[in-house]
Amino acid sequence: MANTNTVERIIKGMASKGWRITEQRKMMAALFAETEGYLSPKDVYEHMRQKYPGISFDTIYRNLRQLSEAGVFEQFYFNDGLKFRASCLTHHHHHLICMNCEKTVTFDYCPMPNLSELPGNYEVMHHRFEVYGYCPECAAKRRKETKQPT
Amino acid sequence: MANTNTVERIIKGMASKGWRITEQRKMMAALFAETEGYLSPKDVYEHMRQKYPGISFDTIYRNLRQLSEAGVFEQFYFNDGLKFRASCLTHHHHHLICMNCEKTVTFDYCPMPNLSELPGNYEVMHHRFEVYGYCPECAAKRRKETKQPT
DNA sequence: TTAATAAATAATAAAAATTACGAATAAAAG
DNA sequence: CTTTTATTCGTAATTTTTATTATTTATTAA
Repeated sequence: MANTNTVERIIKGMASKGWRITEQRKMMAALFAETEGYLSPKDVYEHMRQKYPGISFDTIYRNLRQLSEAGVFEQFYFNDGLKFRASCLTHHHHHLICMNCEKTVTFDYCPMPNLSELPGNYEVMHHRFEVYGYCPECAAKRRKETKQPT
Repeated sequence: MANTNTVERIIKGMASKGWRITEQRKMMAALFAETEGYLSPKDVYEHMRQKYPGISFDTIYRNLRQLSEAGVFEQFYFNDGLKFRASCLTHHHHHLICMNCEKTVTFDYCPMPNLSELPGNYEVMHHRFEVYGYCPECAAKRRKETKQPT
């Protein structure tokens, strides 16, 4: 499912910041473009290492950080740590995430318009709304496991 | 502002799981009870070390993890890493968090009742809704800084 | 097309965060 | 008080992240 548009979007995002388009960055863009879910720094490292056996952690972390700061990638923290995914810039939406396999679907409902008055007079910058549950496959698996315990 | 009720609530939470109430756990409960904001594992370690100079990381991490799993503490990830706070179990609510000082105020609005139909037929378990911004103090500080750049 | 340049990477090393484990300790139950 | 065993200590190993310097390479322009 290599999504050429996404690759190009990521690379354009990098170029628009005046960044150099290196082979490593191209490969990273392609990896995230073809990945539905989330990738940890280690996942990225393991993948990149196939083509660039001596790739440095520095390269991985620097690019993940810079691309996140630039809004091209999004950072999430799961229970097992930091992960990244290509951010969908098409339109604002939120995520419904499987707690087992991390498979994610998006939905358009955003609670912010309904938030008329917040306490504390904060200068609101952004928000985070995520719903967690089990996808049909993992929910079925879970039911089986609890019915037949070892 | 040591909140005795909160200390007791945390300790009861531990006892109800059949856990032993050790001196270290009592001190940890007291620390979280008197802390408004968030504590990193290191914060906890530094504090506990004052009374128990030889305290082990194992003790810190194990208790933080177990207390979070039991719902007594809540886990959050900020940009500077994993942090914990005593979870407010009084009633369901969400948080408005200062991106600079982490000062947090709560509000009661919950978007879930309005979420009529979600895609993917997930078995919804829980959700997370947080609003990020700057508290009045930090917002003012930021405006000053941007007006007079070095 | 090639040379100049500055950014990005490799190849470490160091630092920080987290987890692991046997021996010692102490909370809880009888 | 004694026993039982969960918990902690003391230490080390592992994992994750950041830092540093020499080298490489993408880009610009001559």
